[in-house]
Amino acid sequence: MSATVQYNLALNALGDPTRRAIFEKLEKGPLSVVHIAKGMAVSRPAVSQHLKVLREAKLITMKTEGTRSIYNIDPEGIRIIREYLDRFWDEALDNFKVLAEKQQRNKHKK
Amino acid sequence: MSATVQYNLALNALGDPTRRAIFEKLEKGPLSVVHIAKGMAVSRPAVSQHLKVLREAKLITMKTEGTRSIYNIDPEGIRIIREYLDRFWDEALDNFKVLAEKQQRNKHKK
DNA sequence: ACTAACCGTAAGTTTAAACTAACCATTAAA
DNA sequence: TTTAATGGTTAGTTTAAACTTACGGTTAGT
Repeated sequence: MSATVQYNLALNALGDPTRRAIFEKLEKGPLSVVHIAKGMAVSRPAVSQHLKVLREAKLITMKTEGTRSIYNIDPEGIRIIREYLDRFWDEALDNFKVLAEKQQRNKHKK
Repeated sequence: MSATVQYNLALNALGDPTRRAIFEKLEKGPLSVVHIAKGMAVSRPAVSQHLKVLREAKLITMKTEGTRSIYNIDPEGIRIIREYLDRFWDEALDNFKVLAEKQQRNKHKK
């Protein structure tokens, strides 16, 4: 699996609102599948499918306890997205500065 | 527009591979629409539609120069996603530590 | 051994959104 | 004042993926 695939998986995974809802449910700590599915708009199998996508993107981890599957936030996926965004951060800040300077010059003209 | 909508727009925008390709084309600096569309797999109108989504998500800015529309990376959208990810960062690192400690204990048992 | 709880997967359907084609508006150049 | 270049939007189609239903496999308890 090449390095560029990593952030594609992660950003694709968090691009879906249902998957974000699942991800956010794990914000306070680990949960089983039934726990995650409880109160959600979609069925439990749908949740399972989303969990798989999130897991492949390294945004969550899974461990089994008896018959339960316990899911948890994985820092790796978060790190991957952060790293991707950092690629654009310098350029974006630079753009912002140039724009700010232009606006300054326009103020002086008035 | 409520605050929670912000990161939904941004993550949804970067969730699409074609939009990421556009976003990445702007990494090196501002470009016009024809420039962005050149060499891409989809038509120019498709690019225009994607640019609109990226703009509404504050991931890019737009200015006009004559008949050209010049697009550029916007730091605000990046900041919004970073802020969202930070919500999970502490929890995720905590999980990671607990797991690492467990693995340490298992090593000692051997 | 039987039953119940938990969860993953496969098959098939539904739906949201990505896409193209066509059109129109604006600006610059000839 | 044509002509060309640029790009936004609309309508309609296509397609990818989200979803449900049904099923089977595993583990814990009785």
